[in-house]
Amino acid sequence: MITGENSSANSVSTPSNSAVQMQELDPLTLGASEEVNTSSVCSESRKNSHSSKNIDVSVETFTPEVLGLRKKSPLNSSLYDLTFSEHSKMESEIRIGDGLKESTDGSTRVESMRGKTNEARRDEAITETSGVVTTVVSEGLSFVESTRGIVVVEEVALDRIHEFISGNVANLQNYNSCNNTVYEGKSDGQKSASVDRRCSQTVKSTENSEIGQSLQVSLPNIETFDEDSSDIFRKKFEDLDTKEIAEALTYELKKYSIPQAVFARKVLNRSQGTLSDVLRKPKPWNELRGGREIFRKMKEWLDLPEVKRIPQLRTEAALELDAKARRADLHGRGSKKSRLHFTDSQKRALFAIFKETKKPSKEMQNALAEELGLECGTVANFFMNARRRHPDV
DNA sequence: TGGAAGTCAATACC
DNA sequence: GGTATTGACTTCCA
Repeated sequence: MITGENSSANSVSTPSNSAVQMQELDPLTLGASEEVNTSSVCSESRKNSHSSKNIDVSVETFTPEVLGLRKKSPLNSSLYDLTFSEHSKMESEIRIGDGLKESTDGSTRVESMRGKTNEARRDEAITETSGVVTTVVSEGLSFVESTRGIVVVEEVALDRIHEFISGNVANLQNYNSCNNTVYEGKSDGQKSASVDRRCSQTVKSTENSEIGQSLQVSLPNIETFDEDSSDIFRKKFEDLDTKEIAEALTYELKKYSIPQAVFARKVLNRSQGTLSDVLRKPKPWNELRGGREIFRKMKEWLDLPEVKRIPQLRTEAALELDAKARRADLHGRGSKKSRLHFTDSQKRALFAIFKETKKPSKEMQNALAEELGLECGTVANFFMNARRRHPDV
């Protein structure tokens, strides 16, 4: 069984100054692949990473056989078959991937995360790993997530994946044949974007109730799996934390003095007001329809390495200022559509009615419009807007 | 067709 | 100057 919490440790500095404490260090593996991700969707972990806080991670060395892992791919591939034989409930969670590369001595590294909260595990996984393909198999997480090249799979999720694949087997070409790692050499963001489409990650897991049985899950080959199907797959399991994304983005924009207007226009292709609204009042993912797109874009941007996204946006900001000046100049010559503003008495009357009834009849709206000297459409708009903006009134 | 969701854009506000 | 608010428009869906 995996025991790692009490390991004594050597300390290795990573590019972002994190200290990784290990037993039986494998310098080749560390030197080549242990980059530390300095960004995270979670604002808290983002703050931590930006502050260059050292992170201690217990790492032990195990052979694949000890872990029930059967290496399937070439040495540098992250793809393994997992067989959770008698450890179906997984007392410990195992992180595999390039972090599990075979060492020069033929052993395999596994980081034990037992005893930590799911959030802690996820934050660590996000914060510590970069430039590698990492799979986190963690009991207690209830969804499949792709964050900066990290896939979190739990048995419940595996069941769902299996169920999905069963229903879409026609789309699964080269079912068990592909072994490629698709995002080697890509940026974090690219990895994240493509993580759901990566090819043939094979995971064998034991059902909770049926020890010894294994569930084989193969994700399709990116080369042969058509885009529509991969989209369906991605969207089926997508479950973004809109609040976290909104907080993280607000933090980033402030930190780098990026105006909402610039970000909204250049990255999201939306207006400043729209961005402000969703940042302040992000709706839960499951309540969104088309509004999910904006959060996907935010996350994609957050997933980009800072060196890439910040200078690019600053350049865009300068251009935006020029464009704004030109627009203002044009508007100055044209006419701006002025906006109606309710008087205090109109507002009081409208809200008084709204308090009583959220959906007044057409007749009532007409009467109200006449009484207040407003258009019927204006009154209808008021109630429409009030229902979503003041649901608690 | 009405209502909800998504959004724009004017403008109030800090 | 940047952000928050909000009246109105568009799109989607039942």
